[in-house]
Amino acid sequence: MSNDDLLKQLLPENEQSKLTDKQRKILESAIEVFAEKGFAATSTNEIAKRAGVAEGTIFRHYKTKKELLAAVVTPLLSKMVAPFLLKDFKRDVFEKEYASYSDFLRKLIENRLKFARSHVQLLKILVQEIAFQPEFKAAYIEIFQENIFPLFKSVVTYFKEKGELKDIPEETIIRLTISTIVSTIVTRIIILNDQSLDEEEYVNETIHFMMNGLGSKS
Amino acid sequence: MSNDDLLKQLLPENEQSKLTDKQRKILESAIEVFAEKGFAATSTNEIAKRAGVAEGTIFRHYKTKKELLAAVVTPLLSKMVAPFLLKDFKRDVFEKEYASYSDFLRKLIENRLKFARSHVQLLKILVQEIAFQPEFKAAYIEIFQENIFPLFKSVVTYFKEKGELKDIPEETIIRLTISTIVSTIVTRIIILNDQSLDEEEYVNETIHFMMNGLGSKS
Amino acid sequence: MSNDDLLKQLLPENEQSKLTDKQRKILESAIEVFAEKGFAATSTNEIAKRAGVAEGTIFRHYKTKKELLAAVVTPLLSKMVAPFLLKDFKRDVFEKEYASYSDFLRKLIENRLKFARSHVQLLKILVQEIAFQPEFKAAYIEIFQENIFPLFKSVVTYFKEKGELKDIPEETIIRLTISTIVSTIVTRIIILNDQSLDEEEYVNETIHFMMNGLGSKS
Amino acid sequence: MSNDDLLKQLLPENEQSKLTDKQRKILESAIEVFAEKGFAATSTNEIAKRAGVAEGTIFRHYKTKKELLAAVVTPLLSKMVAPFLLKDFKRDVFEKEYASYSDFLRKLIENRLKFARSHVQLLKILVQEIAFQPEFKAAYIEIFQENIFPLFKSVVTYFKEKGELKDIPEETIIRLTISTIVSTIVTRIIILNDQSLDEEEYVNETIHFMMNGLGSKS
DNA sequence: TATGAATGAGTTTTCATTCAT
DNA sequence: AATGAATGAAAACTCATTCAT
Repeated sequence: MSNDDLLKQLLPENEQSKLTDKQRKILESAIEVFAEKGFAATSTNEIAKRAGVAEGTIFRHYKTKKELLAAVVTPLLSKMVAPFLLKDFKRDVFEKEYASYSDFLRKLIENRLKFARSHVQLLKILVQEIAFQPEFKAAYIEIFQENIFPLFKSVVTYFKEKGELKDIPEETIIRLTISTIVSTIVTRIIILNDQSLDEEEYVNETIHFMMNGLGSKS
Repeated sequence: MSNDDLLKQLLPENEQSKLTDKQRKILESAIEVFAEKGFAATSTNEIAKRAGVAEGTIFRHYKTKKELLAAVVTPLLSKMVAPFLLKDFKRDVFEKEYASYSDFLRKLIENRLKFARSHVQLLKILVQEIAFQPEFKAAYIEIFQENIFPLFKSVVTYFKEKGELKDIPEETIIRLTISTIVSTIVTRIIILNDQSLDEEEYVNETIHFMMNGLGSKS
Repeated sequence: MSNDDLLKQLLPENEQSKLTDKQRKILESAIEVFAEKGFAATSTNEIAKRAGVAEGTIFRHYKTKKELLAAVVTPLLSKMVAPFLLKDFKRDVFEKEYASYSDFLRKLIENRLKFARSHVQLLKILVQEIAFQPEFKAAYIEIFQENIFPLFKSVVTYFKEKGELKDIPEETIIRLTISTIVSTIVTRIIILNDQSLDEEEYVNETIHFMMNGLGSKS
Repeated sequence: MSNDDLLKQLLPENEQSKLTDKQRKILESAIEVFAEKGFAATSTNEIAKRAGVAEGTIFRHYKTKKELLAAVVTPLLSKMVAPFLLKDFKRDVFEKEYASYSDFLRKLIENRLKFARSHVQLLKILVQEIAFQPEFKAAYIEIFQENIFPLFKSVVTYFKEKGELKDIPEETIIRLTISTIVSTIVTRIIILNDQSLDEEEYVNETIHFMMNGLGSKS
């Protein structure tokens, strides 16, 4: 998918390429251990060992342990918004790439599922730390409010006007859509260990549920 | 609701009453600080201070910090199942107290919302630690599989046979129901800070969504 | 042997009889644990538990942990001298009960072996603590110099005059006798676990060695 | 004596030389304080202070206090066997350097006395801890059984065949020889504080006793 | 007399961080 | 840039001792 290439463009190439081997190893190890034990329970000593690096080396690159955490988590935040910022995204929606809301949902779920899958560890860290580090929570909320919500809103308005969605407040639709997608992804990846039935069917079930609910009568 | 009185009966009175004042203070403070900073980032020293107790006193009652965590979290696990174990629960379901699945959902959401509200801190701690302490995860899964799932299944089967629910596999219905309820509660309590619109309407929206989805066409 | 009855007379009856059940249990447990782990590595808590007594109770009877140690070890010191103080002892030696030095050695070794056997734990504690608590060392030396050495000297002088012993300084004879006896007992009880060959033969070997050495020539 | 130079060769030069200044200071201080107060009664804080080092530094090098104890005591164990492993030792015995058993005894006692004198502290620690730490006891027994006993046996057999020793079981001869030597050394160094009469005479007395006993008649 | 909860000083141990090399 | 020895402050935990009951 071309999304991914575009996604890469969004990331500061320079930051990525500047990384020495050791630095990369440090980041990788940090991600691993933070995800395994949580930030507070992780010792810089263990990160160093796993990275095959002297403990001092970590502090050459990151002044404090917390700065290392930030270095690990921050890029994720931009990656999370990335697809919504793509010029293609809006065009796709409005220029009929997505013929319907359920079509839109399908693309969204698939994309986010893929994203979640390839960043489980980072997401685990992020979610854990959002609970305790107010800065992270703030950053996260800002990103949502400034980037994702408005776009979402225009999409919902669009399909509501097309008569595809019930006449419910947009905020409610967005809330239910997002919370369902999130819980769908969490359930699949964390609780079901990404196994259970075939992904396409799993996604279909969810979309059908979102559009038509569980009730049998019209 | 009488559920709550019965709920109390389930808890080991003796354990509760045996607690000395200091012990109770220790538990309370531990809950507070664990919820604020997370288990690993909390020092026993801080708990002691907040409880107005010598640090040694904590270790008289709980051999290790982790044991204190367990003492804080374990009772919650039993409280979580409690309502499902009540004899009343089943009777209510099958003896028409719940005339419909949406009726059942309403009771369930209200009850769990109330429960979550009065145990936010504990739930926060539990969720955090489930991510890192395998024992907790195991206990949680067991409780779900042995107590909650079977009951849920019989309810779903009952209403499916009554023709109120779509002809979808029971597991799928349960998954969607539970994940929607959980995300509804999490959204309301954690993200919306329990404010936003009036609770009854919030619940209605959710139930309507679960039964009929977001789509406009029949 | 009548020695034992006399021995009891030497001990302050009052002290023994005044002991309540709990006190006796405390002393017994203290002996056990001190012998197992050493004084410094033993916690009063463990003693209390093993004695089936509250920790406070120990301090009712012994102001400090060290006082408890003293209460455990001091009686042993008097028991150690006891046989040498018996009026019988001297009489036995000089009025032909002990016809020869080797006869005397036999009685002495047998008696001390028996004594050591029934007080292994206490002796272990005593020896350990003599190494670190100067008071104990002092007490031990005093007991030796004032009670045991003089008596020993008169015995050695007696048999030397009778021509049974080589013409070596008495101090040397005493040193060699005592150190051989001590090492004989230690070897048997601690190193050989009181097993190996039959005790009588073991003692005979030792006595023969003390009298005649290892050399083959006259 | 060339024994000592050879002895040094046996010790892992590398281990010794790898030690930083601080590490050496830590070991030295540990030895001092352990010997003074006993392992359990020694605090790492005191060791650190005496070594002029931060307490954390100790734990950089030795994961636990017990590991420090091992680091202090283990090298001693190999030093104890060292002389018996020297090629020279056997040759000396059998190629007439030791013309007689008493000659052999003299060399042995002198060597061990010297050894004990230069390692009193370490030996004190070792003996104390053998009483409480089963691992140490096991290591000690193994060293004795595998290295010292067999060599001793061949020496005794050799002199027994030459008719210099009584016809007593070898085990008995070894036991009496070793226990006499040990108690001789302990008496001299610990009890007599290495003073009393001139060492040569002291050793002579002991050897004469071992060969000929205390009895006057042939 | 006995209890056992409570204490606080002390102990072992951990850990982020610094710094000379 | 990288190392790794060293630090010292703080963490978890221990323990002899006290005291209200």
